[in-house]
Amino acid sequence: MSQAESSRPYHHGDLRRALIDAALALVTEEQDWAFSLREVARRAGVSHNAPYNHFPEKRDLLGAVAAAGFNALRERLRKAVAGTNGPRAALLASGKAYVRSGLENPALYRLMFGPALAAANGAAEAGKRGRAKADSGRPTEVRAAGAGAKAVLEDIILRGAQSGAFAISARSRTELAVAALSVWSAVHGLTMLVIDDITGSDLAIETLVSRLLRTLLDGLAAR
Amino acid sequence: MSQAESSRPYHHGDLRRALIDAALALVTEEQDWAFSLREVARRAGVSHNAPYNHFPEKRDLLGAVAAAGFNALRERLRKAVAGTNGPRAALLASGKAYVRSGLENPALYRLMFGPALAAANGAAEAGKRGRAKADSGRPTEVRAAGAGAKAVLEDIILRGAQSGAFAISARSRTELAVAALSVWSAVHGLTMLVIDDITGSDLAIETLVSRLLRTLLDGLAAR
DNA sequence: GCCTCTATGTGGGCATTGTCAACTTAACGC
DNA sequence: GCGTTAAGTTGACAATGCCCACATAGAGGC
Repeated sequence: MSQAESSRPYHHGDLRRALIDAALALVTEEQDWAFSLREVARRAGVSHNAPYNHFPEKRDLLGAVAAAGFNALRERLRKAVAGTNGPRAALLASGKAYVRSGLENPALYRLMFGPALAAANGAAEAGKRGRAKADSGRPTEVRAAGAGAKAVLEDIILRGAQSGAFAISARSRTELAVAALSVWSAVHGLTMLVIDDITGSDLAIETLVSRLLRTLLDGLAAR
Repeated sequence: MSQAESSRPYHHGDLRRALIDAALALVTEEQDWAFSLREVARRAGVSHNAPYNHFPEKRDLLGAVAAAGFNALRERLRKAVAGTNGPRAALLASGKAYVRSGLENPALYRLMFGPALAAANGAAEAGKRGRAKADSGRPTEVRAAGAGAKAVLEDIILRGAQSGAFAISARSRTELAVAALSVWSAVHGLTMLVIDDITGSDLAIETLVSRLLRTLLDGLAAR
């Protein structure tokens, strides 16, 4: 918006951001990230090669979009948790917000977790040097953003363990990690299946998350 | 192998199968399905356009590969279940087999669930006529194969409900469906997270599945 | 005020891709 | 035999990702 004179300046001002926005818009519209980098450049009103000044490869642009997606998710989870009291309610609220978030923009959600970001490192090249098991080729930017979102969930688990709502030792890192991972897996998996539309269920998604999480919570308490 | 004379016949014999095999091999080797259709044709020893006699689009070839993947998964689940007694043990065994299966060929697993198959229907075109919610554009072949694999799990749930091992009414379709979906979501989600290597846990995958499923089972029993 | 440096954007080019069209080959029914 | 037709072939086209050499402009030393 700013400085958008008809005499567009040679230098864009904040092309990097503009490219990320354009790419996000494309992902959202087309529900796919198969669009061309050139198309993104067109949208941003620059030449087909300008993006290469900011992103070495198309994958890096997608990575930036994914990271933005994780940050947005984190904020939504935070807001959902804010209005609740008690870890159990917090978990249910965040679970619903999580799934809803994924359903609102399936392609973005898939991109965040997808392999499109890891392709170069994780695939053919990995053959030569034995697949790196530690980082699996996902850009650190994305990993960090993902961890940020995950942290919201881990915090709930921790509080639940401390308050005794969940039958987990708050001092066992492993127990906490396994519990958080379990919950995340369940919600993540449900989101994916619903996105793929292969649940075979016509119940409202909110109902499904609730039931799933409640079962899981009961299991945690039953320990 | 059969009939592979030096005088290669004009007609391949079973090109369709050969193409699927080649594509599957490529997915496995490169851990990605970004390879070109032409590359597949080269592997099968035919011209770059021969595949179009069997698959209208690249997506259709990938669909066939995905369907094959689901069928293989179903067989593995069946075998895993066969050696167990009791629904609880069956569920744990199949869960482990499921995750192991996914980890053995992450790219194939992702392809099976991925959006690569739905792209044309589910994306831009959906804008015109209001997204079809019923089939979401996944080829019926893939959907059917997926349902076959899912059926193994549903069968376990049903038996568990009937035997009273799970506190579910065996006569409530909804209850059964929700339970099956819950278990599937959990295992599917865990598989995905492990594939993406973003679990943040260094526990053995078998341990993680066991813990996750046990928690879920306890939750089902606690009803 | 000038001059150079460097980040940023432009245009052209190349190998490769997915898909279309027109032609060729061989197998099978009659 | 002979035509119909499925299955494979070559050739073409626009588009893509990424490379190169060049153009532009703002910043900083002097």
